[in-house]
Amino acid sequence: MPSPFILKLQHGAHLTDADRVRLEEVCAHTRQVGSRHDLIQEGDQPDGVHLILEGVACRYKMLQDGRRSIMALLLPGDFCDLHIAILGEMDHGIATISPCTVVRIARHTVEELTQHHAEITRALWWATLVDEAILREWLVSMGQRGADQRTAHLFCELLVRLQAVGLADANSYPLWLTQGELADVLALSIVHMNRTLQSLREANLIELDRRRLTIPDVERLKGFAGFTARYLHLAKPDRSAARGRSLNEAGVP
Amino acid sequence: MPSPFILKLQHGAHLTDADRVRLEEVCAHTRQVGSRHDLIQEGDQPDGVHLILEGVACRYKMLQDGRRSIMALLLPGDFCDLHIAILGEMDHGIATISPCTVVRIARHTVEELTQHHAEITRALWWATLVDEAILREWLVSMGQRGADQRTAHLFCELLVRLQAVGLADANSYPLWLTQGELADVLALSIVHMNRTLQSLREANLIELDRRRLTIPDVERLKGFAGFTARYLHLAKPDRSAARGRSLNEAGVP
DNA sequence: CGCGTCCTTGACACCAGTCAAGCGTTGTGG
DNA sequence: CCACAACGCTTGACTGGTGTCAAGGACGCG
Repeated sequence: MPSPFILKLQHGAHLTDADRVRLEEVCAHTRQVGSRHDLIQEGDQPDGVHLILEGVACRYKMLQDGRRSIMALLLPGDFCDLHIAILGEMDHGIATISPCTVVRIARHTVEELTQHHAEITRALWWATLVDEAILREWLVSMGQRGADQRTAHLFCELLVRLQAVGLADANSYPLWLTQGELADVLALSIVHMNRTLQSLREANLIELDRRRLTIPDVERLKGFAGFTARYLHLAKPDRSAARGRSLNEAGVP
Repeated sequence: MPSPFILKLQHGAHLTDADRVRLEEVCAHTRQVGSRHDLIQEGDQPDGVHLILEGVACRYKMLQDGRRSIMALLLPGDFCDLHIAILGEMDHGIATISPCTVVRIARHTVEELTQHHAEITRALWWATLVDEAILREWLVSMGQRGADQRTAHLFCELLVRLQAVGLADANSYPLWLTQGELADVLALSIVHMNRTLQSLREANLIELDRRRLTIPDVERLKGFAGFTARYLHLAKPDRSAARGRSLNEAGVP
């Protein structure tokens, strides 16, 4: 069974067998991290890139008053800090939620990948751009949808993203977040998060039992949430126009 | 006086004189667009890249019920769609707010830039990553700050971003948005946007007169908003570790 | 057993949305 | 030149979604 990392990147680029082999090599030396540990803290200037292979992590910022805002959920196959070599220092932290398997890829390895593997470079670009698209959709969600729709929307997104890496079946997946963490993601109070989940359960839109989320009727939940998967850009781009490009061209914005 | 575009990129990379000349060339053929016009619509697959040279534009999504969510404000020097060649099609639209001067840069020109100008490539990477950082901060703002703090935070951000391209003085700048547009940015109703502006005025945190925003005490407004400019990454990264890199390496994540 | 963590419930307060109405300025056509 | 419409701004009254405070229950773990 291929790594979720490769499964994910294949949604954004047409990897060759050689690309896949190279990526498997890169992910050879893994590391286990327990749940609720910082991988990177705000202000750090890490050298190299972290990649989640198993488990769930999050990007977060702490506010003056001690509240925590979670701005992204990192699933298997997601990069933590692909940008840091350019920006200089982290403007947010990254912490595990569940126990995680993590790879650290040295900077020179990333450079080698992007120099010699055009399609991998394209895939990395694609991954950051999808992260940005998710951020935009979360922003819309936060501003325009009420607590129940926002929650439903997140559950739809997680279903699709986990399916893309082979970690969800047709209508259910493991949900590692506590209600407190969900509240930090969705910017709700814990109390209201609890009530919102109850109301979704009562409406028979979701079932949530021992850390597993089941969606009895996926289309109904999507309809309720106003969810469309377009922003996840999981359909492979048409590459007919890209035939015969040189290496570097494929990595261009 | 140098173009705001070059002023902006210099915050993220060390451009040479040759880089600057090349960028000026690229921006030679401008186009005027009136206020409140679409530059790109959701679903478009534009070839090439749009760049704002003068004026203000925005990224937006329309919702089913007709509401509009503005997810980004594009100021002079900002790119509209640096990503589109990778993602395939736009998941949001871009519209002008004020009258704008816009450049369209052909795809092959971008490719030429990134192939032969390492520092420009780095600057383009930097620009997209800062866009992403702004998005994260807006997400925090949307979730955690009330209407008045959120508004104040936006005004602080605009001050710093406009100063970075030479378009704001020490404590004031032209604010082209109507209250209705501000409401779409901040996810408030028009009525509440109006009341929020009044309360900021009454607290003497801002003055707003004929499309010009003046901030009597910048530090006080920043304090009120919980604003720190760190996420804008305007300090140039330390490049001592990057000496002697080959062309492509500088463009690597 | 006792403690911590997570989940749950009720009462109450408040921020922000909605509805409705009116004002001022600008621009346009008769 | 005036009438009128369009647009942006402003105000008041009411509603409702969400936060806060407080308390308690269920479960796991040392």
